[in-house]
Amino acid sequence: MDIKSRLWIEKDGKPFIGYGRIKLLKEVDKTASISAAAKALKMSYKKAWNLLNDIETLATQPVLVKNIGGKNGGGTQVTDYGKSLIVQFETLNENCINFLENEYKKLEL
Amino acid sequence: MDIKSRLWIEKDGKPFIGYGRIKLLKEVDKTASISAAAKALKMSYKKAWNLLNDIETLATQPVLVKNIGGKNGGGTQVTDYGKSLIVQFETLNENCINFLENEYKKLEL
DNA sequence: ATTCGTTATGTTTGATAGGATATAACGCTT
DNA sequence: AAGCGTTATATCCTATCAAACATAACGAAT
Repeated sequence: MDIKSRLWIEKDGKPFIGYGRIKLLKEVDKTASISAAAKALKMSYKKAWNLLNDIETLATQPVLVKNIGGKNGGGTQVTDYGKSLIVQFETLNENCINFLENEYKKLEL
Repeated sequence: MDIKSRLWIEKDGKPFIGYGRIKLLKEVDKTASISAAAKALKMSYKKAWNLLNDIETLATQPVLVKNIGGKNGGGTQVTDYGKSLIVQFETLNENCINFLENEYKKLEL
């Protein structure tokens, strides 16, 4: 028996960032490529693109810098703002898990 | 922009109780009927029955007392243990929401 | 000019969860 | 004995979401 949680942040009732999207954003930051990130996470390029596009359209600041064509076909960089989203969400998530783990001990199930 | 969360408790990697199941359990307690609860929550009887069945098979103590036939065709009562699951989960959930609401204020998104 | 790997986007196919439907057993009420 | 509304369960159908496939634009390198 263990406790699980998922948290996310919405904007206008639509999901902005959550567990999956941050994981993807992290992988893009690591690989500097949407297609490589998608492959690493075993999701289709299209799905990855859609998720990232959703983030970008809801964000008030640029999250990604994309290049089409050129050396190695192009690539994608995560902006400082995008990186701050990653860090903030991850610490929030960890804090939540710790909180719940502690609360969970008090229960009798 | 607001923060959302979903939490649930697993047993053997399978979902035991969570937001939807507790909501259903509450409605069964209120109506003393699986079919009435399903109708109130606009879900099919089958889905409701399956969810409740999942809870029961994972629980170590009885959660429901069911009667087939008889006055009004039968009905279902939630045991004291079942009620304790409801109360414990709901307070846990509320505590989590409060915690997150507070943490959320600290973020810059 | 051609090739290459990327971003970008539309269309078609497929899987699967849920809804709808059907049927039976049960026991109180009439 | 018949009827009613419940629990219980199997089967079929469908709506939705994701995967798969296809195609184009782009720009550096060769």
